[in-house]
Amino acid sequence: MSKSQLDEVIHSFLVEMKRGTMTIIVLTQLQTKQYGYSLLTVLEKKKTGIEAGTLYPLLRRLEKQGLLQSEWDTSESRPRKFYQLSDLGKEVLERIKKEWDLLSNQMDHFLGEVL
Amino acid sequence: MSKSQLDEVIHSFLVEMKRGTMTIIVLTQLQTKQYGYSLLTVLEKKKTGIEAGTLYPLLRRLEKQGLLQSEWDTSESRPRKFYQLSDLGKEVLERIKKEWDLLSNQMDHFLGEVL
DNA sequence: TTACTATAGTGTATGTCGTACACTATTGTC
DNA sequence: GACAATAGTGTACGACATACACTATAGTAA
Repeated sequence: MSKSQLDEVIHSFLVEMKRGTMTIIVLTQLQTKQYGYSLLTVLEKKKTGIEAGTLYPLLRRLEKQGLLQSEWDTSESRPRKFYQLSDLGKEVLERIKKEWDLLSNQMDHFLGEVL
Repeated sequence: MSKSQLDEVIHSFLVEMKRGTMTIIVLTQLQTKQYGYSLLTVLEKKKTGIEAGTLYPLLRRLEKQGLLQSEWDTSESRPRKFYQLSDLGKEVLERIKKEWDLLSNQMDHFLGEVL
């Protein structure tokens, strides 16, 4: 089979894996207050592969779900929207950490069977 | 905030996390030949939470993608559809194992920052 | 013999979220 | 003045797990 078919399947797999993990990553980074563009550069440096077109809608979605709260800072020359975990967001992050550990152990169990 | 709101968010998160991980699990289990209903009971015992309505379409989708191959066994009283990894499937599983390790390490890094 | 469960599978609409753009605005730098 | 960097909004699309409906029949118990 072709190399590109393999790469295509792997790429699709990675896209699907990001569903869920993107939320985890963003929640961990917003335990302390941070604005969108700053978070974007941090996540780019950490090689998450996230783009602006993905991050900003995700921030808004998480805020809509009540996990984040935001406030505008217009004191600088450029207005910036700062985000931070809400109380619900903090609880969700605690639970997600536990769920991730369970899932990760399960995946390690299954992948331990790979010949 | 309500307990059920927290549970709802966690549930949604787990659903998203299954995208991707379900494929991994099924591929690991079909390194050796197995039929659908048997695989279903194995995965139920291993607490993956997968249902028949999810597994059978996934098996067909993976076969369509060329990762699995199947053959009918009609020698028993009941016809059974056996599945097994294709050559592409084996390569994909090797690559996915590596990608999972990278992703898992990255998640552990981020979750290590949880206060 | 009948009724029910277990065994085995097919088909499909829906909701969710990352992707991939288009778009806007303006500050800062050369 | 032109361009890049800084900062953000809006939205259509594709992929996949979910959640059913549906089919068929062998095996078991009464």
